[in-house]
Amino acid sequence: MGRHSCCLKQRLRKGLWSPEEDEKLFNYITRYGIGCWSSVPKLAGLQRCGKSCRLRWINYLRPDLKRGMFSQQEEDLILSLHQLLGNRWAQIAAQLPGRTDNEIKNFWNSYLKKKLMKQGIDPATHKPITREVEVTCENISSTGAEHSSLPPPLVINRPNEPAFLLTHPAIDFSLNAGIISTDKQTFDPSATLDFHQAAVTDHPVSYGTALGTSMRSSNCTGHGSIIGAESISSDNLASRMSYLFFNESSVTRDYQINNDLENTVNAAFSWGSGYCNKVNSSPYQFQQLGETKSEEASKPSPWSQQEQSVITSHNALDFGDYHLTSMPEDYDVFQDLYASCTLTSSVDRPLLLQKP
DNA sequence: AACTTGTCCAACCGCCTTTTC
DNA sequence: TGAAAAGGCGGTTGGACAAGT
Repeated sequence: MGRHSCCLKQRLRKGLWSPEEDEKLFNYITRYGIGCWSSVPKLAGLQRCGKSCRLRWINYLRPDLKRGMFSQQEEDLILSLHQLLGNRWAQIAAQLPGRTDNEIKNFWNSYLKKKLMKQGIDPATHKPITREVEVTCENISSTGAEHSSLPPPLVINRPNEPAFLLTHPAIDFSLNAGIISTDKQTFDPSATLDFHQAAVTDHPVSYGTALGTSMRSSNCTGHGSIIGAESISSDNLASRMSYLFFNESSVTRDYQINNDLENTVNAAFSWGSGYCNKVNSSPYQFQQLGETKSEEASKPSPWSQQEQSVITSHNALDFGDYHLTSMPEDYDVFQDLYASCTLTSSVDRPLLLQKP
């Protein structure tokens, strides 16, 4: 379809958003919620196309956005997820609450990619660049160690699925990232995700549990309060404006954002289906009008069930227990990724938002 | 102080998918 | 059922700023 049709109609503003535009859009969305983006500019009094408004909201004005530097845990997680998913920034962002795909993409391009290259790792494949490492499922166990300084890889095969290669041991996901597809051409990461999602429900110690544990164990003053204690790194004028604006608004405006689950009835924010759909793919629970948006939300929180034991046991992941050539049906890739990235302080408790 | 170069990141572009009529 | 509109995504760009000369 190409360019959004609304952009063609009139001469619309482009470029950086002014504080006034930000305020108009923010006021509109907080008052009326997200509906049809194409009608937002007109109704909000903006000379922008709907697409631009959507982007501005998602990438900048959304109240649950985290601001400031990426933590080490987030960095590790991005590396691991990128290894698994490639440049699927939206999917990666779905696993990092408060971060946008654009933000992660920029972070990757400006920092992580270079960091990997400095370490002699091909950012595209997450394999060492120094020597040719075309590892196949057949010869991987015999040749993998010869081609890199890494310890010999561990192969985990599932019937009818491509093999996963785990760099081992003690598997330091924070450096090596955890899982490498050995066959990029046939490996479909989404299949892994589907598999993972099933595991969230079925596996007693799912990725959702592990992550949720870390979220619960963090304090509750995070991005839910919009500002929290996080620093604003951007010098962008609009950034500063928004920062101040949100600060002020949290006190004086006619909406309220609550971090406490118990108080969500009073929250005046509404969230469009698009956003909720996106969030639904992650274990975080958002509700609208008391409506449960995910199955997990209707169940007793898995977070509370395994809490510290999960973190403790999985941080010291011992892959000696894993079979070398087969994986259990409910093996949860994300569980291990998350467990090995100590998330305990980096992820804030999710917002629970309701339409007014 | 002036200029050049490099870096970062917000925003745009264009394609694909999904939804609506 | 198909076309148009809208939403979503990843790649790319350009401007602001910092660092170097």
